[in-house]
Amino acid sequence: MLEINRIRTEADAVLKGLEKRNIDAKQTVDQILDKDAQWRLQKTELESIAAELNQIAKEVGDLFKQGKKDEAENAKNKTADLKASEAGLKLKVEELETEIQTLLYTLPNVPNEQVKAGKSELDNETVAEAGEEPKFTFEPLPHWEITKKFNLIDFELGVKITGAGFPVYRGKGAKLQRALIQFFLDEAEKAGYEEFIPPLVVNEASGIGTGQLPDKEGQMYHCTVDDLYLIPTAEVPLTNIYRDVLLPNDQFSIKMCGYTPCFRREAGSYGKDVRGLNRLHQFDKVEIVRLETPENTEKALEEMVNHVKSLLEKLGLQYRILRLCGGDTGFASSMTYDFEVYSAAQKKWLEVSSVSRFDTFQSNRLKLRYKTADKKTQLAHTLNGSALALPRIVAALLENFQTENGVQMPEVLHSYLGFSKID
RNA sequence: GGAGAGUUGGCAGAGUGGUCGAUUGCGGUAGUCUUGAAAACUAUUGAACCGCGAGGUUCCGGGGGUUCGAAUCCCUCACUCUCCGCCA
Repeated sequence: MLEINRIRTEADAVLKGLEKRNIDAKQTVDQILDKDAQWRLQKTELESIAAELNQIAKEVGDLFKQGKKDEAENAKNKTADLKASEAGLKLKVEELETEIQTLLYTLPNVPNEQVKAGKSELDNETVAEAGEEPKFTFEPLPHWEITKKFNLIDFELGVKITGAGFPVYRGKGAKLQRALIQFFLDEAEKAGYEEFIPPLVVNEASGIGTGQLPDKEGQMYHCTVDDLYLIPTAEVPLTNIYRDVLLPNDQFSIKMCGYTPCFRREAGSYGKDVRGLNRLHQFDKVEIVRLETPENTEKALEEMVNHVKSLLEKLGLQYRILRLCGGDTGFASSMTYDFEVYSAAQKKWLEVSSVSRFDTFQSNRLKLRYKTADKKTQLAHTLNGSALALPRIVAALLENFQTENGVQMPEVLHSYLGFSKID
């Protein structure tokens, strides 16, 4: 959620920024400003009435103590009218507050100045590209055939047990999952991230904190009996560790990582790129999350990008990095880098990581603040990224490193796997 | 699932109708002392909002009520803990 103060003081800049998302927010912003002006007016009036009532209450107390009963009764009578208008004003003020908040919820984050305007993924900028496209002397198989051939993942069995999008990993397929998770966690730890194993279900307040609720309810599985949600990413529990926290300024940077399964309903995306591992309802991911002071956010983002880069390089995968254009940048993000690996058999790029800075957009909702050196309270910045999401990495590994009689595993994984080749 | 206790500032923990945004301790900050540090001592130290400011308002788990006045009384909801039962 954008800070109301930002809209008050730099409405034009906000509007201009949102234009890069192809959004004309003029009407919304004007409404917010209008309601905010009313709110301040009514609020001031309400407060002065409250002050008056407090004053009278004090007088009555004093009068009673002095035994002046009649005067006290007189003073009491004065409150009736004031209380009536107080109640009316209170209603109005509360109404305005919810209206303003509802409007604020509809505004996405303002893109960073480096972000280019654009409508869709077609306008994203490729900022880096590395690795080589694998060459084959035979027709490479798509990963869903490789997993079947070597009995690595059983999609049909998942359908039986649960439903589509819940694969069953087995044998070397299961070991590969475990090896990748362990490898990613070890790398994150080396980079200074503290590991967490958070709960996989969260309450409503946490969902609101990171912005999944109230809008994007359709994305999460909801356990209605207990009113809890299955996490769509470790970002939710990890970032919420710091919900309602006021940090001293010497605790930065805060770097957290965690492996969790992620659950996504993917409502409305049926039929699109759902083959094999491309889109699942449950998948594994190692996430990195950072809390930063505003001065350090840019550097932190760069470090995270380099971290993800190094993972892909160690795995030997061809990849490219995109800076998303305004229209393709997520609602809460002010700048996002997507990492894609090339799938040799599907002949397309697969997104394997998304690294974003949110500035104060999340912390505003989370009430995640810190004390500056001169003891002012300020909202902290949050960032997060996948490092990495497993399914498409597995897909790319299987497809790109396949040989005529098996799949060669990258060397960094050998010690984790206990084998070097799937055959 | 049954019974009971609790929720107060960064933390611990007092407060049962007005002088309470709240005693006290710890922690934090500044100072005195010290070659330096520790200890001791002294002072200071919650947050949000409105206002140029003076100042004002709100907040003692959430919501509602009683009252001139609520941390304190009443209703309601949520959560936490303890004991018993069941289970890993």
